Amino acid sequence: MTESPAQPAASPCPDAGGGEQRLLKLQRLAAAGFAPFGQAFPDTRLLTDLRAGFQEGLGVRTAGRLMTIRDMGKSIFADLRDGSDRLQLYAGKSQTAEFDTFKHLLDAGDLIGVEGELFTTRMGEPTIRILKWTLLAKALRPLPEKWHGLKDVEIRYRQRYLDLVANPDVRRLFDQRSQALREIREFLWAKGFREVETPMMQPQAGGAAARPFKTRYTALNADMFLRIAPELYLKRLLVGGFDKLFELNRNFRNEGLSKTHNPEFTMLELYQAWSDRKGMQALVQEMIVSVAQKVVGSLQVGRDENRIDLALPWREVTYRDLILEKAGSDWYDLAPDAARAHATSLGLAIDPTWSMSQITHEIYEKLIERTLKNPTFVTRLPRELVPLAKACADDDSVVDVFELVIGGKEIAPGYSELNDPVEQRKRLEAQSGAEAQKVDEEFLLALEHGMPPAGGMGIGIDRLVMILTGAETIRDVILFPQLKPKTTEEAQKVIR
RNA sequence: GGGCCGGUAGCUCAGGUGGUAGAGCACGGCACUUUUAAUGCUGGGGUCGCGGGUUCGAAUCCCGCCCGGCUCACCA
Repeated sequence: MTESPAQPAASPCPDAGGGEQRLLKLQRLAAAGFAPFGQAFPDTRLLTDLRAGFQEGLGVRTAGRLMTIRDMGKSIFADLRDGSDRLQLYAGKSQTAEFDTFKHLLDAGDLIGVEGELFTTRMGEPTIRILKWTLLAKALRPLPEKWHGLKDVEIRYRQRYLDLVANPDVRRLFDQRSQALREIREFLWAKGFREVETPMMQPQAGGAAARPFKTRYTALNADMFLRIAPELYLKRLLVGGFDKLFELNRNFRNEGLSKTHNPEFTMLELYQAWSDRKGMQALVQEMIVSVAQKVVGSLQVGRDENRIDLALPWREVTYRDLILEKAGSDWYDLAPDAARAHATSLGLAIDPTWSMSQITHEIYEKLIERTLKNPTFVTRLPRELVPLAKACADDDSVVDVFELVIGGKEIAPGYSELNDPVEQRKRLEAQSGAEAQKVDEEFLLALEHGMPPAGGMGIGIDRLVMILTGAETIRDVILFPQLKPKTTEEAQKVIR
C-alpha cells in the first residue's frame, strides 16, 4: 500500500471520543486536497428517490452522513443517510477514486458527497458503487452508539440533533408533526380561513387564566407580557371583518412543567363569524379526522396504552351528566357538608374553603376527564369556568361551549363567543376579582363596535401530536423542550 | 416548590458488604474484494456530576449543591 497516506505510529494525543484523532484526519484530508468543510454539492438526488427508482447501473449523485463503515480490506461497505432514507455505499479498491483516503480518513458521522452507480449486492441489497466522492464536512465528534441509539433523555433534549441523527423514530415523529401543521393550514385555507398574526408581546395578558411571563420594553418604558392566548386580539379582527381567521403559533404560560405542559406551547385558535359552538364541533371533528388520515393514515392512533379510536361519531355529553354519572344522581341536591363528605369518600382531597362548584370541578378534573380516552365533547360547562363564552339560551348558569377531551387530555375548547360588551364586562370583572389581571378595556371597546356572533376554538397542537403519535410526554413532540439552562464544563469542552 | 429515583469512557451499560475501575460500540494499528450490529488479532482512552466530610484507604458511607426523570401542587 505504497500510495496510502502516511499512518501515524500511534495516536499523538489519544482521546476517548476520537476528537483529536479526527482533527488529525481532517488535516490530512486537507493535505490530500479536500476542502476541510466542503463546498456546495448541487444536483443531488434523495436516497428515498434512488431506492424507489432503483435501476441497475444507473448513474447517481447524492450526499449524506456516513452512519457505519464496514471495512473488508479492498472492499468497504458503508451506510449513507440523508433526510429521507438510508442507502448502502460500496467502495472498491479498483473502482473508487481516493480509495485509501476513504478507508483511512473517513469516520462514521462524516458528511460526504458521492458520485457512482446503482447495483445490487449478492445479498440483494440496493447499493451505490462509489466512483468519486468528496468531503462535505468532517464530524469531529463521534456518533452515539449505533445499535442502542441515544437514550440519555437529557442529551436527547439538549442536543436534539444527536437524537434526530441517532434515533430514526424521533426523526419520523417530528416529520409527522410538520405534516400535521401543514395539513391543518391546508384544511383551514380550503375552508376559506385566513392565517393572521397578532401580538405575542402584550401590555396585558388576557384571554385565559394563567401567570404570564413578564418582560420590559425599554423604548416604550413599559412592562410587557408574553401572551397567554391570542383570543382578545383575534376577536378584534372579527370586529374588523375577518370572518374566518386563525392563528397557529406559540403561547407562553409561566407555570409548572409536566408531561402535558411546556411553558411555550403551540396553539391553534380560530374564529368563524356567524357560526357557533355546534359549528366549531363539526369543524374540529372534521379537521382532526382529516389530519389523522393524512399524517397517520388511520383513525386508530397512538400505541399500546395510548391507543385511541378517532372514528366518528364522537361522543357528546353534558358536564352535568358526567358529574351525575360519577358522583351520584343526587349530587346537585346535596348540602355542602354532605357533598364535601361524598367527594372525600370518592378519594379526593377537598379544601374546606372550596365552593360547591369548585368541588364539582375537582370531581370532573380528577375522576372523569382522565378517563375519557376516545374523543368526547363535554358540553354545557358552568358559566364561571368560561368568561368569554355565551350563556346557553335555556339556562344561563351554563355556557354554550364544548371541551374536547381525547386520551384523557384537554385538546380543544370551543364556544359560542360572547359578543355582548355589557355582559362581557360583567363577566370579566367577576372573574378578575380583586388581584387578578385588569380587564382589557381595549378589547371591550372593540366589542362595543359590534362583534358578529361567532364560533371559536383553540386546539393544543402539542397534545394533538401526542395523541396522533402515541407520545408519552410533551417533551417528545417539542424539538427543544424547556430545560434548566446548564453551563457545565461539559458544554465548554470544545475541540480546538 | 415538596416527595421519590437517578448521574461511571464520546455512546449503551456492569461495578454484593469501602481496597485504587471494566465490557460492547466508537477511535488507532494489522488481516480480509459482497458486508450490513461484518469478523479476527491488537492498542489507546476515565477529575466515577460538583464540593466538603468520615476513613490508613471512597465510584461505594455521610452532608451540601448542580442537572435529569417520575410524581404532587399552579396551568392548557
